[in-house]
Amino acid sequence: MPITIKDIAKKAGVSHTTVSRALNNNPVISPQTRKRIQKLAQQMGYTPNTVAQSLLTRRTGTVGMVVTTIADPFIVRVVEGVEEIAQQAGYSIFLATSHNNPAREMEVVKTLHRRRVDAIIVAASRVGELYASQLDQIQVPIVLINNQGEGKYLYSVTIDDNLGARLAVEHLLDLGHRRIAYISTANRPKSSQQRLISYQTTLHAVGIIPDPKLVITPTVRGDFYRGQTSLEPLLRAGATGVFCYNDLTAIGLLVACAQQGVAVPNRLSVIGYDDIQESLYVSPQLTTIRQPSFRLGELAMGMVLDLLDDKQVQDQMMFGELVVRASTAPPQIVKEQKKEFVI
Amino acid sequence: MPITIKDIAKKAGVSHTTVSRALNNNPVISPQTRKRIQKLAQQMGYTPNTVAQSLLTRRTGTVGMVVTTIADPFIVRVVEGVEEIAQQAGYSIFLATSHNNPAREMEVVKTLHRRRVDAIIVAASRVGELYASQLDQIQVPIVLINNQGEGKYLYSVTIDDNLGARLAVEHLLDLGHRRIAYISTANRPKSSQQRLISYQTTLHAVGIIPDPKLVITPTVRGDFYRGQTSLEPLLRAGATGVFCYNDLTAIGLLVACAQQGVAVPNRLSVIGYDDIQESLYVSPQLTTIRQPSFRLGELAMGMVLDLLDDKQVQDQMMFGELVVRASTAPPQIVKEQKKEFVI
DNA sequence: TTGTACGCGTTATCAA
DNA sequence: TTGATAACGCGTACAA
Repeated sequence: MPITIKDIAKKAGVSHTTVSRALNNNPVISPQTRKRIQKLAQQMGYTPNTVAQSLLTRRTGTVGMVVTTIADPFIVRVVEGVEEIAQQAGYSIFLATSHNNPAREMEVVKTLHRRRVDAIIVAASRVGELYASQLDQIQVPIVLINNQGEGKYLYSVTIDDNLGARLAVEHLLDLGHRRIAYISTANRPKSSQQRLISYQTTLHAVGIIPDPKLVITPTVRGDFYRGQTSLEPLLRAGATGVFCYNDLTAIGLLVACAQQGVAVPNRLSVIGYDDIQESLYVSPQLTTIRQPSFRLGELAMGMVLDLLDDKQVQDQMMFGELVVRASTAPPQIVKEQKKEFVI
Repeated sequence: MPITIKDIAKKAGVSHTTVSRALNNNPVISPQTRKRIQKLAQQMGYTPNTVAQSLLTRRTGTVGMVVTTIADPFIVRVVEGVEEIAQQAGYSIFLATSHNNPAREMEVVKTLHRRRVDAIIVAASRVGELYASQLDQIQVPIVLINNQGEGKYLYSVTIDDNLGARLAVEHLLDLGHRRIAYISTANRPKSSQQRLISYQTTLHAVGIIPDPKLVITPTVRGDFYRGQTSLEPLLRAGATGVFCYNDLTAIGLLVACAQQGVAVPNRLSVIGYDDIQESLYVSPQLTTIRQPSFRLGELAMGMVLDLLDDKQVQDQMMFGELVVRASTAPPQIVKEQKKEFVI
């Protein structure tokens, strides 16, 4: 059983109030007794009980972080950003995974509410769309990452999907590609849909009518496997360049290319999304859209701190940027046709 | 301000004690009032305050998980395992990163203690070695992952480094390699040292005297970069096969090989350690030692539950296994020599 | 400068 | 079956 201030008080022959004041550096106390008490507390191995403090102050100094999974390197970076700011500010974070299961996600949010977290940060979730009404009962600020929801206690930090997708497609267009494909995901319907629209709009803008066959919607589970199984339909559709929903998908595709002997970027240009560390691990290294994921986490936690400080906050939008590496190049179809012609 | 049982009591015209009993399904209460109170609580959106409960029961239902970083996929799997069991048992976990900074690590442990977590799980850390004495003051069970420490409140779950390293080296030996290198790390001195010793022992066992030049100790930061910068010294030392401290290191090495045109596995066989997901992303796919990382986390959290249940627990040791993929093959030196001879 | 008394939300004990 | 009261550990208004 841990030491309490009463234990210290008894040993020091003072009231527990005095001990409390001494330990909190309350100015209204004699320097000598303060020293004495502090030393004693140290000796007795006293550690303040934040549980009791919380009950009194109605602040737990904790924040709940809800993610689908930490197997996604993008999310990991976000969590790291959150944790960094939280630790600096003396906050601790509860980490909870929902595995993209809405029921479990709501369960997790309830648990966090029972624990009286000061705020909740939700990354890549459906909470916003589906449960906004129920959430209003939980009068705790909720910061949504990459998910715009509406409601009194809902705030959001977002990275613009439109711009990112446009940059990706424009890059392929600039290289001379015309048969550009998009690999989508059913997992994050919102941002995938957003990127799809931007992809179509960008093509339209240069007079290309998007070919539905060039939009691949894999049905398997897992970003990596969605990429891996997309190679065949891509080739059938005659794509020379492909914009993948995220880097893991692009990497899956690269692996399939290596296994099937499809040359990247010469036969097929591949561009990802996120700029996770792993995009450096593959060969060729991946051209991608860099998302400021760590910063995103920092911003979300910063917003939480502002909210708890009763400051006004505004929903934030951030922007990605193009990172050109080795997986994209001008299409080589002309050359190949020449060769065939010679033969 | 959240609803309390007193609020409910007032509205129901009963004492808060009755409300408490009704909500806890205490048998000594009339079924009707119980129903009535429960319905009322539901309507008013009551959520029990675990903070207050904790103060009384001296149990918070929380566990602190300390890791160096979640950028390491191996650690991520461990965390997932812990979280899975924790969630099932109704426990929440505080996640805290130390970034391999001992001071920060102790700070984090102190914070967790202040929050009165029921137990602490520490992965890949130095806590055990350096601070065992101070830790004794914190009378909270601490489960160490992959780190054997001593002390009254210290327990451990470990994966045997000896066996894993032996399997790796024996695999290369079986393929016919004789110039086998090891890439170590200063980051996890204990297990790296353990694997080094096992590497040497295994070589000795077949009559090979380990060549110090074949032990690479990169000085750069980051597993990936340690691998990437090791290619040159490896080639200088005349290695035909190399055992890497972990998969990230091996992947860094593979990337360097791809960039420098060193054929894997023909010119150089590479074997990693961990079997993280990323070992499937690279080309050639990585031969490695699979560590049961998820299971490791499950076991650690299971041990915590047993400890809190006042059950006897024993330190556990798990074992890895060899996973053969495409990055290892028999050495091709003979062929090359032949070629030179012919020329 | 120090101490007494109260309350934070909940459960447990005892009495009614 | 229900209620009044105390207690968990701490901070604070008020009194001394």
